[in-house]
This record gives sequence, structure tokens and C-alpha cells, in this order.
Amino acid sequence: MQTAAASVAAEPRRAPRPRADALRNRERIIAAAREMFVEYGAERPLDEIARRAGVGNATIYRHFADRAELITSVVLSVMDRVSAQAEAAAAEEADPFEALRRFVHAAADERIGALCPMLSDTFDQDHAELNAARERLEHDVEGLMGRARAAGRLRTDVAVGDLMVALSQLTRPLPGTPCPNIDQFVHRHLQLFLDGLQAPARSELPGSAATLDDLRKS
Amino acid sequence: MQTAAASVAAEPRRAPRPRADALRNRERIIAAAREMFVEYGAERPLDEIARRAGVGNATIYRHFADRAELITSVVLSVMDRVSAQAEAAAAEEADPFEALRRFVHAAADERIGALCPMLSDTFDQDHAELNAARERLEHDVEGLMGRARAAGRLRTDVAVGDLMVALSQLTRPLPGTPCPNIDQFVHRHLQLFLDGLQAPARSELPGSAATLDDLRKS
Amino acid sequence: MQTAAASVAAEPRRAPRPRADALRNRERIIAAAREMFVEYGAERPLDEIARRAGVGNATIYRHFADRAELITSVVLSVMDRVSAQAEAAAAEEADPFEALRRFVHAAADERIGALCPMLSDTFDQDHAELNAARERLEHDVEGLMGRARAAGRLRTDVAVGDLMVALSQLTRPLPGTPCPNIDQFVHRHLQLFLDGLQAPARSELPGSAATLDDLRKS
Amino acid sequence: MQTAAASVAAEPRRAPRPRADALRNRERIIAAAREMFVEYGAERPLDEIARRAGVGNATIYRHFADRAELITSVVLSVMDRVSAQAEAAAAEEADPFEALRRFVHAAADERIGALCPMLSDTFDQDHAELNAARERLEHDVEGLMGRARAAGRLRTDVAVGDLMVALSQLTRPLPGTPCPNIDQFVHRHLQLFLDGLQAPARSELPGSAATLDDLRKS
DNA sequence: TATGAATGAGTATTCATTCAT
DNA sequence: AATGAATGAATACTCATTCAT
Repeated sequence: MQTAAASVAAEPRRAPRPRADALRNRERIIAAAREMFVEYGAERPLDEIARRAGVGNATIYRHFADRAELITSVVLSVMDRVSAQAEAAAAEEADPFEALRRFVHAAADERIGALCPMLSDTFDQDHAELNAARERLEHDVEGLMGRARAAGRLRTDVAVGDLMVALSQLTRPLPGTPCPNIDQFVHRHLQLFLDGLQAPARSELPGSAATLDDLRKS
Repeated sequence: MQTAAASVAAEPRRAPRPRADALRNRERIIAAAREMFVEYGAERPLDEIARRAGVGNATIYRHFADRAELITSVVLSVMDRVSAQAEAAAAEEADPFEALRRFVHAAADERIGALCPMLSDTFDQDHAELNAARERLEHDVEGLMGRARAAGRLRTDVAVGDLMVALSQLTRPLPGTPCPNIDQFVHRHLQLFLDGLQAPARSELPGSAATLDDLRKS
Repeated sequence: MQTAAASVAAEPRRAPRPRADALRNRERIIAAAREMFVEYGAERPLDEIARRAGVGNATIYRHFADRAELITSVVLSVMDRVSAQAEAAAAEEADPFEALRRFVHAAADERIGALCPMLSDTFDQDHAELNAARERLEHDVEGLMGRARAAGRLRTDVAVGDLMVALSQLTRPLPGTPCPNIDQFVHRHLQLFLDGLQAPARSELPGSAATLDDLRKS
Repeated sequence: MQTAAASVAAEPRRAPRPRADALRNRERIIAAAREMFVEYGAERPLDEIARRAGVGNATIYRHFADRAELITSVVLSVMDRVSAQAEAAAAEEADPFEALRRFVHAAADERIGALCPMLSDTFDQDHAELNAARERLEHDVEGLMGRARAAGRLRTDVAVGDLMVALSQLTRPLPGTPCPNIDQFVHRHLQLFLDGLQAPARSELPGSAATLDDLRKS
């Protein structure tokens, strides 16, 4: 997207338009890394990601300055997809709670668990693109929850932070385990959790409702 | 000692009563490792565990042949504590669903998230003590769920594997953050999940109910 | 390269022609290890071998999966050279006992003492290439000894195992000393030993003649 | 029990006469170490030597300041035994060459191979007791060789250094190999070497005859 | 540009030696 | 005096990153 501006040609120097195969490699690497992160966590050898992407190891470094930058790119890519799912659910689903439910399951399928490195303390939290993506996602999810709450379908003592953290936790890969083992459980757990979210509340919750911002500072 | 040994002749090797300080060290190491596993997963440097336990690195190896043996010991220790909590809840809590609820929150406090390495594929699944501990725990939790189900308080489409995995996932701390940060959420999430478990079921679950055994083979 | 690969589609993996400098490093490492083994045995730190070869330590692992594989490669390399010497002596030396004598001195110069790790119990005896090399060497040496025996120049109560072991032992340098110190003795000792091998036998030998195979199993 | 030793009183201070069991332990340790050195070289873990001797590891340090001192003690013990064998052979064997032959085989049986650490460069060569032992041994062997030479039974171009080095080399354990494998060969090799030593010489030797002193400086 | 090779900084584990009982 | 436990200094091996082709 930063290169999009240059697309009209004109300037002969500067960002010399990426070659088609280079772009393809970049996407392959991100995709391979996303699967790797979800299945095994973010600590896999880069050589393995390279092998899985079908490129040489050094090629990763041509596209991403270091491991941190690769992780950031993967996270951004996943947030994009998840936000898009939230927007689609809001646009296409009439029933407000069903929209929320659809989003939750869709986020799991989009590998929202690959966001987990975002929560590590080695992760650079102050990153412009990332903040924008975070705000977009928070805005989308708050919209979904607000509508459900307004319709009396969502209990009133939960906020967006509660949902996002639980969603991440329930879909996180077990470290060192291939995903398939856990996958069969994920949608069951999400469904149970959603049932607990419905109004009327069946119990009183300890603590207090949290937003995404609470997460970053706490 | 020398002469004492000689008197019994060539005895194969008597277990020579562990020294008090050695026992203390052993427990400290297990405790440090448990916290480490819960917070960061089972792949942390052993040197860090040693530092946290306040012992030299090699001391770990005096007590545990290698990393695998340490992990096994931690897992066993946690399973013991969690089973004990299940049994206490069953014995002391009159209301069947309240017994289950109490167990779930207590298991979180006992760091049940430290069981996650058990699910890794490098973990030796065929271990006598471990199998015994697993059976005891499963039996205990099935007892709690059975009573709640019989009393019509627990939805009928969930089994022990569903509960244990969700419980582990929801109580795992975010990597790189000290526990307290997440702790504020954990009991909220568990409460929401428990609300979703109550009868009557508010939705239909995908997949099918799973036992602990399913986890090992899947 | 990328596109080249794509053109052949999903080829299993073509052996990609080793680079010249990589080959050079490989040979340097083997040579350094050979000297090390001869002087100090096969238990020296790999870092030391790396330093002596003038490469980084990790480079050893790029070429050899682990210490065992390095040892095997060194052994194979030495066996090759020694076999070549045996064949040259047989081809070029008219007098049968002189051919044997020439081989013995040449083998010492080829560092046959580096074969000693082959006799350790941690050494993988069942290795295809190794068995082939062993058979070739045994065949060559038996040829030399057979001719000398047939000519009545070699005593009849010795076999190839006797010669090879003594040859290895007598040429091993004293640990901790640079080769030259012992070298002045080696050829004297070999000469004395060869004199003892000549027919007619001057005494009766204890035990019985041994082949190379006896070495492996005993 | 431990005070029993002090019972004879007299001097309350100063070298309080070693206790019987302490002496026994000391001998056991030396014997265990000698076997270990011969079988596996001098680099075995001290814990293993302790176990083989049937004592605790720290007991070794009560008797020997460090590994070097233990090695020295073993070497001294072996030199003693070998010198005694040389003297017995000289005294009891009428035929001069037979005396030499008997000594050579006896030295092998006394584990003269355990002297090999003496040749390492980490070994303290300037040690009073050791020098005395070395001189005694050299004197004894020179006596045996001198008599055989005077009787015209020993070739005239060899000296004591030639014999001692070859003897050590031929009886040295292969590193990492249990002794039995090589033992069956040792006496055959020695016999062949002795046959080569006999007069008349069957070939001309390269280099020149060497004494034990040449070894230390070369 | 893409690659295979090289490297140094890390981690697991072992071992000689010291300490507390 | 003897022991079992503890420790820090090695050593084998891995991996992120840089270099040469």
C-alpha cells in the first residue's frame, strides 16, 4: 500500500517498483509465517519459514529487516482480514447477536490466534500502521457489541476487551503442538462462551468491563 | 557408612534418604518452573528457571535428568493440586453446579495453565505416574460434571475434555506479561464460560463432546 | 533460480552443485580433524578443530550433522588414502616383502593412526560406505601379505588384523606433543616390527591370527 | 569409630597416623583409577572412578588435591610395579634375551599402558618422586638390554628409549575402547617386536638410538 | 534479486571442584 | 573422615543474521 502511490510511474528513481516475483515471494513468506505462528507459536526458526515458503533464507531478510518486522507484517495482515470479517458481519447479518456470533467464528477461522505475538513484551506497541489497524478493529467490534447490547441480546457487564482477550485465548495454539489437535475444540468453546455472553446474565461477574486500551497499559 | 555398607555386603543400592535442603531445592525448582511455564510456555532457558529458583544451573540436573523430566515433574505436581481441589469442592459444596464453579476458579488459581506442555508432541505420553494422575483427575472432574448434569444444571452436550481444554486456554497468561495483568480477566472469562455451560443450552454446539483421552490421540 | 525451479515444477530436490569455497572448507575441516585425532584422539573440542581449520565453529555443523558424522568422514578419507598407497605399492614394487614394507611406511605418513576412533564403541560400525572402504583396504593389505607369504618372505602365523592394529598403535603420536617429536621413532619401530614379521619366525606367537572383522566384534 | 585410631596416643598433633580404612580407600581409588586409565584413558569423570572404587566423590579429594595428583599417584604405583618386574626378571632368568622378553610381557600385564598420561604436556615432569622412579626404571631396563647385547642376542642399533616407547605404544589402550578388545593382540605384537629386536639385525634402521632422556626434551 | 554458505551469540548439558551435613 | 549436594566453567549444538556468489 505504500507503493500504491508510486504506481502512476513518473518518478524514474525511488522505490523502483517491485518486481512481480518479488511481490509473490513477500506474500508467500507472510502466509507461511502466519500458518507457522498459529501452529507452533512465533518462535520457529526462520529457516523453516523460508523452506515452507519455498524461498532461500536470505530472501526473508530482503523483504523484512528482521524477525520483528516479519511478525509485524503478519499481525497487520491478520488484523486486516479480521476487521474485514467484522465489517462483513455487520453489513450482512440482520440479527445483532447473530452478527456478533458470526464474527467470532470467522475471526477464529482467520487465524486471529496469530495475533498472539502482539501481546508479547518484545513487540513494538507504538507503530503507526499498527495503531491504525487496532483502532479500526476496535471500532468494528464495538459496533457489533453495541448493536447487540442495544437490542437487549448481550449482557451489559461486558466490553470489547473481554471479548477480544477471551477470543484470542481460546484460539491460541498450544505451544509446540500442531493446530489440528486444538481446532476441533475451538468452535465449541467459542459457542459456549457466546452463550455465556447472552442476556440475561446468569451470574455476576467479578472485576469490571475492559476496553482494548486497558490491555496495553495494564 | 563404609563399614555399615560392608556389613550388608553387596547390596544393590539403598535409597539413601534425601537431605532436607535438597528436598527444599527440588520444590523451589518445581515452583519456579511452574510459574515460568504458565507465563511463557515450556521453552524458557533452564538457566532462567534456576535463577528464579535461586539455585545454580547444574542443580536442576542433579534433580532432573533433563528438561523432559523436569516438565513431567511440574505437570505431575500441578495435576495433584488440581485433583485435590476437585475433591475438596465435591466434598464441601452442597450445590452441584456451585461445586463445579468452585473447582474451575480454584484450578485457575492452582495454575492449571502449566499443564499445557502436556499437549506438546515432544511430551512422553506413556508414563506410568502420569497416566495414574490423568485418570484421577479425569475421574474427579467427571464426578463433578456428572452430579451437575444429573441435577439438570449442566447442559448435556459437553464432556470433561471440553472443560479442561477451555480452562487451560483461558487461564494461560499473555506471554511476556507478569500474571497479575491477565488475572483480572481470568475469573471474568471463566464465569462467562460457566454461564455458557449451564442448562438449558442456549445454542447447538458444533463437533462432539471430548474426553481427556481424545486429547492425546487427536 | 526461483523461476528456473518453477519451470521444472515440484521437483523433489535437485542436488544443487556444491560451491567451490564450501568444498574447500569441507576439506580443510577434515584435514584439521585428522591431525587432531592423530595427536589427541577423537575427543577434542570441535571449536578447536574449527579454529585449526580457520573456520567458524558452526561451519562444521553445516557440513557434518554432528560429531559422529565428522569422525566418519575423517575415517573414510584416511582409509581411501591408505588403500591407494597399498595399491600403489603392490603395483610398483617388484619384491613382495619390499612392497609390504613400503606400504607400512607410507600408511604411517598418511596418518593411519587417525583410524583409531573407528575402534571406539560409540562408533557406528554399520555404515555402508564404511564397510565398503574397510573391505577394499582389507583386500589390498591381504593381497600384499599374501604375495609376501607365498614368496616365503612373511611368517605364516600373522594376519591382516595383526598388522593393522600394530601399525595404528605404533604410529599414534604421544598426546600433547606435536607430531614431529614422535616421528623420529615411528619409522624405527615400524622397521623393527617388519623385521619381526619376516620369515623364518624367530619365536612362537601367543593367541591366533586376526582379521579386521575380528576387531569389530571382539 | 573415628576416634579409635587416635587411641595409641603419644603425639597428639602432627600426621596423626592414617586410619586403616582411610588407607584402604586410598588403595582402592588408585586401583580403580589405574584400570580406568588403561581401559578408557585418563579423561574419565572422577565420579565414575569414585563409584568404581566404592567411595563418595569427595573422598577422592580428601586423598588427592586434584586430578593431577591422582594421576601422579597412579603413575608412581605402576612404575614401582614395572621396576620390580624388571628386577625380578634380571635376577631369576638365566638367558639374557629371555630375561628381556619376560620383562616386556610382564610390563604389559602390569598395565604399563597406564603410564601414558605421563607423556601428556599437562603432566608435571619435574616431580622428585617421579624422577627417582624414572631413573630406577631406566637403570633396570638398561641393565637387561646391556646383558642381552653383551651376549650377542640383541641388535646393537637400539637403545632403551626405543624399547620403552614402542612398549608403551603397543600397549596403549585405544581411546574410548574397553581394554579386552586390544588385549588379545598386545602379546602377539610384543612378541613380533621382540623378534625384530634380536640379533642379527634384518634391516638397517632409520634415525638413531634414543634414551629415555631424549623423550622428555624432544 | 535471490541464494547457499559462514558466523557469533546463545542454550542444554556435563564435570571438576567446593560446601554443608 | 566421609558423604551427598551445589556450583561455575567448560563443551556440543542451534539459530538469527551477514556475506559472497
